[in-house]
Amino acid sequence: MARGVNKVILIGNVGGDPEVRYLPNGNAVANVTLATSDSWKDKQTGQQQERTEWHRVVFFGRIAEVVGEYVRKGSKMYIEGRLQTREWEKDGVKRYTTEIVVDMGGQMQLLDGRPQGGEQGMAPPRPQQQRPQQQQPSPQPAQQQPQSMPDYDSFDDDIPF
Amino acid sequence: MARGVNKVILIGNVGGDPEVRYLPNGNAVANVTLATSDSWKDKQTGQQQERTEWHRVVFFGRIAEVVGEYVRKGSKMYIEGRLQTREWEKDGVKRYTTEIVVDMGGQMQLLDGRPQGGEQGMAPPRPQQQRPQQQQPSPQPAQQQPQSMPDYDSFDDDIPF
Amino acid sequence: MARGVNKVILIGNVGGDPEVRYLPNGNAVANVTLATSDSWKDKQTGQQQERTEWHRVVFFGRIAEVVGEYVRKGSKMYIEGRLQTREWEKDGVKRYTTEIVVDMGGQMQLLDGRPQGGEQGMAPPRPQQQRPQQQQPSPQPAQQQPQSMPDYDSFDDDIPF
Amino acid sequence: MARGVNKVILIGNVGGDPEVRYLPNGNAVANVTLATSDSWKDKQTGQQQERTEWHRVVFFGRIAEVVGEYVRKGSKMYIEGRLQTREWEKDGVKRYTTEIVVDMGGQMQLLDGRPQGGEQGMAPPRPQQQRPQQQQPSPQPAQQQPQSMPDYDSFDDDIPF
DNA sequence: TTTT
DNA sequence: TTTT
Repeated sequence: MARGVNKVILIGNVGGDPEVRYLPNGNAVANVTLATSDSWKDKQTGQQQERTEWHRVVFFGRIAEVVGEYVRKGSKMYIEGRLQTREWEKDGVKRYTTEIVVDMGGQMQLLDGRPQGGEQGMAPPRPQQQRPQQQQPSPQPAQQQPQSMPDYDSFDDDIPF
Repeated sequence: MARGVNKVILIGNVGGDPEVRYLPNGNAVANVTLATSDSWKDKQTGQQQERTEWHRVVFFGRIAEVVGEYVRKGSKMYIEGRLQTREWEKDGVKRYTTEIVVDMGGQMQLLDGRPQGGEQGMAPPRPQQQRPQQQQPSPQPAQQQPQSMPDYDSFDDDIPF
Repeated sequence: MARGVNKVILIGNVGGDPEVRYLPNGNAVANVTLATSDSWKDKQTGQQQERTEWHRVVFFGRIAEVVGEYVRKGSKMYIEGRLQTREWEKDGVKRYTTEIVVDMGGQMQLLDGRPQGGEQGMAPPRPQQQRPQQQQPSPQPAQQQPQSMPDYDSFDDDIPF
Repeated sequence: MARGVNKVILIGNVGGDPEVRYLPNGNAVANVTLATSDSWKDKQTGQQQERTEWHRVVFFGRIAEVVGEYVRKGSKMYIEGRLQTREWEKDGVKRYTTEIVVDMGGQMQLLDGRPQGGEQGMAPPRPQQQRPQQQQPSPQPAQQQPQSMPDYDSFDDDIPF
């Protein structure tokens, strides 16, 4: 249940190959930056303007694995998620990073009809990344785990915002 | 025109009375923080969990004036806008703040059936804030101005994220 | 998984008390009509115009039960669902009705701060409607059932559209 | 202004080349059917299921002209619009058709990276359809006209729903 | 009637 | 850092 609505819908292009990691509980996490572009004609100068906005998107669970397999730098994608701001510290200074979280409650769609290197249709999946060993002996299946975690390091600290 | 989609939809409660300012071109800007809450049952402990997310919302133009007049601390509102991250500096360190921009292309709805102090229906408007004098002699009507500006100080620098 | 996106977001007022029924498998179904209103100034005549749009919304599963308990005529609600058109026949003539389906993949939020008859906050739940007997002996729990069914009679045949 | 929210977001494939017409006031209208598909695994039988939903989308104004020029049968597109049900009569019987209206307040994005017959990028525009003569002498530019009309014949009467 |  |  929710008291409130927190929904983000984006269509854009991926800035780099996704980084996929596995949490100690076996859940996959994938990070991606997504660019959305707006262009408009300035009313004063009449000049065409463009602004690109970069978004940090974090995928969890099964959807993160799909991202790791099929999404590449340049991919066009639709995502539906929710806004989440997390706090982190650097040199004793608090910083805040806002991300779009896409987990079981969200959605992801690849919109590339014909990917860069492919013939027709979707790109062949990339070789599955190795899951960490310590996850294997875990008695609980990964799917039963919580699909998202409020606090974790989704990006290196030296990445802006 | 846009190449891409950048859409945010929120329903939540306002954290404080809005701050309304006027840009040199006469355009109004209103800032508000909006709280959305999620609650869920933790699968491991079975405990009810709650997380509140705070969002920074910036309104421009006519919609900012409506916000200044009718929105108050505690108001429940629907907004539709777009994500925008701006860069600012403090003590020589770059910081980034992500906001939801609501301008002519977005939407705002007050969802309070009966506001705190009111009888029935919408609250009476607050006294109109004084527009700056320098805007009057401007030859171009404010409505003709661009409805949003990428870079400006929408919040004081010492406010987190 | 989905190839495509089919999403409807509405905020409006409920036209009548919801009708709740139970499918043979024990799943609840609730029907509601929801009114959304637009008003605009006609560019030719300068006159203020208003148009109310009525939507047929069908809820399934747990969310249908919540609707049956808390939603009443006049309630303001937010819903997120998907469009679905079903075919039915009358006097040998095929007709089509488009509805917004809200099930596990959708969302519903009551936006009434203070309902008509209540004191403060949400209305007290209405007495739970009796579930059909034949559902009891069913060996599969209702929650395991599919949350929505493509074809069923969600409204009487003589209701328009 | 609006009291309520009425929003539809679709991503799907176009069922046929768009039909573009011009209203007496010079405004363009384009009709398109859009297919969205869902697939899921049936919980009882374990079988993969698929359901395609067909949507009637009506574009008005400048966006209708873009549709007429660039959209073709099979095109993948994103649209944002609003639900509207109109009444029509056949053999003295009232019928209702629900459409998604996309006008100035909505959005359209072509998602075909590389269209069927093309080399790279967007398809070359189709030859502009002839505007009716009676629109030429009109002193008001088409863009000044109302962007949508509640009642009109957007499809032939013998098309279902 | 589309698409994978 | 993407894309057109």
